[in-house]
Amino acid sequence: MNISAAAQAAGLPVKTVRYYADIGLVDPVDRTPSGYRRYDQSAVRRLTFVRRAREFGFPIDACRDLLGLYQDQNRSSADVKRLAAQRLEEIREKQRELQSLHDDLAHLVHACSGDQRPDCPILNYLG
Amino acid sequence: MNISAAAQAAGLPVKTVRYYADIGLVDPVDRTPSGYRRYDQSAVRRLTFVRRAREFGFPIDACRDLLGLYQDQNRSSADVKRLAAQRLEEIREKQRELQSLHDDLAHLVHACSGDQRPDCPILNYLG
DNA sequence: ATAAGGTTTCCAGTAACTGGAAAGTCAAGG
DNA sequence: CCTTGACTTTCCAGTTACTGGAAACCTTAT
Repeated sequence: MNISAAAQAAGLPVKTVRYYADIGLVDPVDRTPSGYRRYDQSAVRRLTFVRRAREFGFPIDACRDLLGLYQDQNRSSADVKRLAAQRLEEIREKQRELQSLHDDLAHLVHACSGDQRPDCPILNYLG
Repeated sequence: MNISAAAQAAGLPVKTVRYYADIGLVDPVDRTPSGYRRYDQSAVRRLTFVRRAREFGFPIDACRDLLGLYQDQNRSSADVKRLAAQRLEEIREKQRELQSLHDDLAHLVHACSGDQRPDCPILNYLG
């Protein structure tokens, strides 16, 4: 599997996949004799995981930690649980915030969708 | 209300609030005679809105558009609805992705929380 | 009046890409 | 076999959205 197939499968730009290889975040499984990076399903799963984590604001180093959970054979259960639980709480907070953003926008759509009256309730609320 | 009170109320760093003023995204209502930026509740609401939108990956220009919905007196209902509905769909997609990320992590927590066996099912899944 | 802390502008640095150039590689058609 | 077009490589520069730090000014509380 060449880089563009892997990138497509993971939903990332080719450039980004190459960048992740450069910084050692998600390495290709190996190289072809001519130097092309080769990826497999496992690498694609890691790339997909990183994409999702990045989209929700986890920095690269946090992604590295999370991937490390999968790959470190010598990890302690306590460490794993603490790190993952902490990230889970962050995700729940993000879900709550995303819901607020959703509600704000839905309110806007509802309140402004009919006419051009200058006394739009949203304008009163926000402006 | 000085900049740090506004920043705190909106959940943003002072630096960022100043940056948003610099690029004309959220202006202070005015300045004190000595040049201090002054903010009010309305500005804080806009800052909060921007913070949430930014946290979920909307670029600055999209935030500008969204704020424009509130402030443009000459907007057309159709434009408002189209733009907001499009963003709403993006938010729903983000919610789905966030749920996937959450489930992945929860799975990890559940599967890896007890022991150090080398045949952790998550390692099989992702490694 | 002076010290502590908040604010200003300006400028440099960072994180995480992103675009583009120059050159090597591969697969298909002639 | 040769070429053409798409894909890949490395390298380096540029971008977005901050973020940190310096130097100087302002405010408030002792």
